[in-house]
Amino acid sequence: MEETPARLAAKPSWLLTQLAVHAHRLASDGFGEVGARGYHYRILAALDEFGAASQAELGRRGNMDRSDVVAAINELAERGFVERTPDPDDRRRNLVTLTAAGARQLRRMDHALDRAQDALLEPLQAEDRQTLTLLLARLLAHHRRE
Amino acid sequence: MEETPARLAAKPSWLLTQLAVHAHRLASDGFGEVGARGYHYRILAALDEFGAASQAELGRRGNMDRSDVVAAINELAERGFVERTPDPDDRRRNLVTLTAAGARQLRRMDHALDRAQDALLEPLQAEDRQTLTLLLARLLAHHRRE
DNA sequence: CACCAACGTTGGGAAGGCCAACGTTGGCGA
DNA sequence: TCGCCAACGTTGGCCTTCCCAACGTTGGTG
Repeated sequence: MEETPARLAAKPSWLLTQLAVHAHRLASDGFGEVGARGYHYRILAALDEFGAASQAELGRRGNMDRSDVVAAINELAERGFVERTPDPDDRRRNLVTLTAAGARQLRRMDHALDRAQDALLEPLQAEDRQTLTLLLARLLAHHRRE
Repeated sequence: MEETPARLAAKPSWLLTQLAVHAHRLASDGFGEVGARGYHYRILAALDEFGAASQAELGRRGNMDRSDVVAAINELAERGFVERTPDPDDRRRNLVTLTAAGARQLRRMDHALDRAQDALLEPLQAEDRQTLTLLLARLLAHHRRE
């Protein structure tokens, strides 16, 4: 493998985006084994933790565009992992509900994702993992609040 | 902004990929101001640091697929930032050369990228920035060597 | 009642990353 | 020397994530 230009190798944004490629592949390989992708996990996880919700709310929780939520819910509903019904209290909304099959799928995805984390952080000791997670969380929090 | 599911918020792969979105936007906004995108920077930087090279070599240095290098070189050549000539020593290859205009463009992109780094790391002190960069570099090195 | 905001939906596009196929050219072992 | 395989550039395509604009419907508010 030829050497990477120093200009790149030193930039946090380069390290971050390149490493994100690996992280994303590890995660989505795992998801692929159960026929799912990232957006599905974000939705199922939100439903499991906060209960039935509108598509808009799911989008805000998982940082997804409304239009992408539509497509993901279509896929999840087609396989019986969620149910989409009109919200009787607000006819603009759909109420999305997690089914038992969806909860099982979520558990499968959880396991796949846990394995991905291990593979991702493999070279780091527990303390370094903690440090990294903390720093990333601080930065992400800052950028999410504008 | 609604709360993110704890399952997600705690996962390094989530922090990483989400933060990478911000990093990517900061960088590509800066690049956009000079009418460029990420692939262009990788190529110009490699040419500047290592001199004229074949497209395949540029791809390996910047972690790009051969086919994507073709497109990027087309765009760069069209604007006079690089020159593409057949390599007399190996007629399978093209020799890609940085022009003076290309070097100037690279400098512009460097400045834009530096500003992006500052914005990205804004909430961190120098020491934390160093720590983060080191940890990311260790992980990336590990995953690039298989 | 008028107006604006939120919602779901459709359609689209950009960027990065990847793969398969093809013809050309180099290098190497038989 | 010949035959084969590897590397190269190119074309064309696909997927994912992310994002935007527009539309009609519905809720809330002044």
